[in-house]
Amino acid sequence: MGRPTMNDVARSAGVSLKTVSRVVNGEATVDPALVARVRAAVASLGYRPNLGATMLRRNDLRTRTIGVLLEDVSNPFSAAVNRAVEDEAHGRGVHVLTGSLDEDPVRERDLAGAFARRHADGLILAPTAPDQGYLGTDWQPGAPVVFVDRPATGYRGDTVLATNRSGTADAVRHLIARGHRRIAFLGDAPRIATARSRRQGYRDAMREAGLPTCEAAAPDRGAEAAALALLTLPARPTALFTAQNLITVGALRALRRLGLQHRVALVGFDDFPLADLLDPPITVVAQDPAAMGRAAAEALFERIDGYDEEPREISIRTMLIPRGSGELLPA
Amino acid sequence: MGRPTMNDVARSAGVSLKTVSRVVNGEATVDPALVARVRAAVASLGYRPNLGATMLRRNDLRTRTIGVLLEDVSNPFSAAVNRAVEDEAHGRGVHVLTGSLDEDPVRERDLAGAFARRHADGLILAPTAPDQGYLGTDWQPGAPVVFVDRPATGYRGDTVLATNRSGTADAVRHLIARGHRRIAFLGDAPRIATARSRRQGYRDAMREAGLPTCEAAAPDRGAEAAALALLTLPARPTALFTAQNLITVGALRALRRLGLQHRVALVGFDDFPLADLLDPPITVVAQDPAAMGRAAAEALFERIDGYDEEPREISIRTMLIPRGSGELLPA
DNA sequence: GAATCGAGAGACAACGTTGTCTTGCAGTAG
DNA sequence: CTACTGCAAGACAACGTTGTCTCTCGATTC
Repeated sequence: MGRPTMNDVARSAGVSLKTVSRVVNGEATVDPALVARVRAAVASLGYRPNLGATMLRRNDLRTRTIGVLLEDVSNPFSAAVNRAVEDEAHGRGVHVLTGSLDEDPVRERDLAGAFARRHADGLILAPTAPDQGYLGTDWQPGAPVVFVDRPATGYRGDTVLATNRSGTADAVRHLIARGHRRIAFLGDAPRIATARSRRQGYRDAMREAGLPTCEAAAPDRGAEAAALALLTLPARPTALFTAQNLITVGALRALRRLGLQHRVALVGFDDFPLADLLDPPITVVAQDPAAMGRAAAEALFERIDGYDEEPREISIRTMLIPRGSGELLPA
Repeated sequence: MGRPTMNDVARSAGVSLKTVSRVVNGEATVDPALVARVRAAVASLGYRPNLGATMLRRNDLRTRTIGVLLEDVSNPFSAAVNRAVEDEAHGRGVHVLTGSLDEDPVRERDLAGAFARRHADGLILAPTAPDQGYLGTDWQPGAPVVFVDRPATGYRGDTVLATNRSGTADAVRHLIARGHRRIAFLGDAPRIATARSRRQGYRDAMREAGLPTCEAAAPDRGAEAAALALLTLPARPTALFTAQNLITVGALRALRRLGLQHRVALVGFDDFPLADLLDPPITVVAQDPAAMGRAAAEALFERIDGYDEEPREISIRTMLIPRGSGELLPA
């Protein structure tokens, strides 16, 4: 036998099915004596309503579940976004299905489809695929999608982005103001939208100052090697801008390896724990992942609650935190 | 109008409801021409099966969803466990509902109940409440629960634990072998089971060597202050064992503040990124959160697949990683 | 050429719940 | 004493799907 049903409860309490339904739903028009009998039967049988059947009957009902698809929930940035979303959801009695995409477009599409089949009321997505057009068929029309960290193409929804371009440009200007002329940029593959924006910011600042650019892309887990290559160029850069936290750490290791950590300036995009305890302490362009998660969740819940205007673009300010490594002067 | 149903598809394709069902479920006994017509209608209407109705009819069906309740999904330890579980689940086509508990027993119970109502096929829980007896009523009998990181009381289930006690004892012996006599222990509140085990390990090693103990509990976010207090005692300890990663970082800051980072030895429980790039590099007892998550997920899926023996206790080995801070000699 | 067979397709009931309609019954007014 | 009101509680249908049974029709067998 499976779980007890309303019918079992009704039989056990000696009332009709419908009366049990009324009691369970807290309707006022039931004799208190019957309410007590039903309550007792519910407790003794361990009855719990079958959510599927309820949903089926009241087909307007929300599942009070949202999906969250991020790059990698074990990465501090994604983890902080995830946590902020969860807190917003929890406050509204909504639960969260999570998934990590690992830059895999297939996984993105699969998971979005799976969440749709589960009738998630909404989706927060950090796009990885080059195009989100698949949402038109795989996602449920009517349920909102909010994009976070990266813009989407091919599907319309609110978007929450950090000020990648201007934040990077400011940081590079900061280096230029300290006299650096050879400033190298080490970023993620240009396939990734944030990597492109940050590179644009770097170019903006360099062009503005009439300086030549020097860019490299760090392959997955190959940041240290890529940084080593840059730092052993004949005309070694005097400053390095690293466009993502794992890359910053890779560059850090490369600088240590070459004993250059006090001679080559370094600014990284995205803060990380203990950056202030390193030697030298690391200057970063800090994002506010918690604010991004919060903003995304708020936008999503507004949409779920019926807000229906044009898609919005929400900018979350980055902040330059000078700690030392970005204030080193050129030799 | 809501979403299209099988009936809509049937009408649109000019076949019976049941034929659509057969096509959707991939049954072989349908005329290829009809299959094509139905497929086309499904595509053009954007039909997706209603999972609730399916579940209702085939009441043996699993939801292919599990719940994961951890301390805080933005903490690196929990995040790594979460990720490992997600990977195991993804490999089996199972989705994951997550929740952070923040040491809040009420939240633990609420979320477990909510996941039960959603018919999660199983639950992975890092217990926070002093007692898990509530699972007897709030969780669904038949669906397995696996405990991770901390043992449960009042409910039976497989448990995945790190070697907290012996790992700590080994680390303290490591300090004793280097001549330390005054070794202080700074841990979480003893309410937390892992804090107790680690403290036990510390006591084991100290008693064994005939040394007096010196213990303190660090309040939430107050690790730095607690460490400062320990380090300004009249008879200052020559070595510090910190029983959790946030506490280790607090102690680190306190040592820096006092300029003692090269004079007082430090070993922390739980590794953290960049520990090797600090000055001195930090010696830690590393846990393997990914292995813990994997083991918990494997145990859970075995149970879901019908394994039904006595609850198991799975130990995941910790490993002492000497990096420098734990090898400093007493003055 | 009639009887048999089998495969494809539809009719119908059922899953557990809730909305709507109906019934039963006590209380009240005429 | 009858007719009406009002309210609690039950009967019944329906939500969208799938399991089971039945029907049709062409092919095979004797």
